[in-house]
Amino acid sequence: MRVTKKEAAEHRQALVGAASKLFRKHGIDGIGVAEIGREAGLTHGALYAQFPSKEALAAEAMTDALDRSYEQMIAFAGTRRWPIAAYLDFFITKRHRDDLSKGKGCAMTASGSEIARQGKSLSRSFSAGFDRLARTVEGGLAEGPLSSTPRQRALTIAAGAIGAIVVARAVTKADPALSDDILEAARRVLGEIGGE
Amino acid sequence: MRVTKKEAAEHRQALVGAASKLFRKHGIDGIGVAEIGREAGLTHGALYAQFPSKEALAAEAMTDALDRSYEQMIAFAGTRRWPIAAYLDFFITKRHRDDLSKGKGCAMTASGSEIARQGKSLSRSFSAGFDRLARTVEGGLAEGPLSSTPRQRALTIAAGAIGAIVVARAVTKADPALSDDILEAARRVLGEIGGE
DNA sequence: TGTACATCAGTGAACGCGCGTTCACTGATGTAC
DNA sequence: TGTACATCAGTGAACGCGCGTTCACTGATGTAC
Repeated sequence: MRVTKKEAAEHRQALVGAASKLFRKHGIDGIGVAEIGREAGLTHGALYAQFPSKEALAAEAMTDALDRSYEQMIAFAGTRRWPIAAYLDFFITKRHRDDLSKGKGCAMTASGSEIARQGKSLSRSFSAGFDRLARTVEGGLAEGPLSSTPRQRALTIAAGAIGAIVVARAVTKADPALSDDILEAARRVLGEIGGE
Repeated sequence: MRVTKKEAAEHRQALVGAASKLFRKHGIDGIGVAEIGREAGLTHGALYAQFPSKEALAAEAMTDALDRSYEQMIAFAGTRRWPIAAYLDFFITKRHRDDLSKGKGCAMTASGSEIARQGKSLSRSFSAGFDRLARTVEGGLAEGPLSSTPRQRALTIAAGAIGAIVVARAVTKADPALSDDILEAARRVLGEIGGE
């Protein structure tokens, strides 16, 4: 049964939204196309009318998720005086660490080590999101105590913040106190790198 | 056909070694028990004579892989004057980034974002390895330009180094120059944090 | 040292299940006249 | 505006396949005497 173009576009967005949530929650290899279709209120067959493959959907879902997260971060930073402090206060939190089970939060932290084993399209989505984050951080840097270049400091802050969330999530079941310490440490030290 | 205790112990080590390699190469969810048994020269049934579940094998494989990597790092650092520089020179390299496809390198970088979705036993293996790494880094710190505590700096260096490898691997297919820049930046900036 | 037998590591078939993708079909939409 | 029909988003069954785990069985090992 054919649907209107408007409905088809809405269905596409529903699929992207469902994928975006479920990939973050369960990992890309950890969730199937049937479940994604169901979450979007469709069948898995509909997915293949909109996307050539699961990987293509995953790439679009990652781009979409990173766009939304970025807008949220920028909106949050708009209310604050020091951009680097704002970015870190937005990103490095217990809330962000614990959001994984809800399928929310930064898609780079949710799927980081999986992307290396996926195709080029996912690497492209990830790279675009990371590059944008690093440039934004660089634009907000203040003078600091380090002699490395602003770009080097920005790349390290971005990669370090992602690493802190990934590691904090990995240790939290076995050692919650260590997990909290990692977040607190990264928030503080990456802030110092940023000239806070 | 029953085998000698010595053979059984060798088979167990073969399973751990095969799992350690294949989990790093394909991810924990990305490889099956049949393939692990085959790589070890056994059948998948033998695996269940030695381990109660795939997760139990994964936890032991992660502990084993982290023990070996740690020993390698300490041996490498023994040949060098400044411990922090040695740790970073050992860890943050293009070689380490590219070792993933061979099933070598640090298991924390290979499976980072997967561990959050696995059981407590894997979190325990990861936590033990990370805690040991952070303590070793802390023991090698020199005075630096930052006012954060040694433990905070050590936790950030350890999490930042893992994040740098994870992110460098994720972007390398789409943007190899960015991937190289990330490694170079993290090597430099984390060294500065360590008082290099 | 020799014999009898319980132990148990390892085999390989089978379990039920979910995977990503394909495909014949449906039927309302969108278009050409 | 009304009619005829081509288009195509979506359905749901089917494809072959691999998943983790179980289990009856094998047969050499290790042990008790």
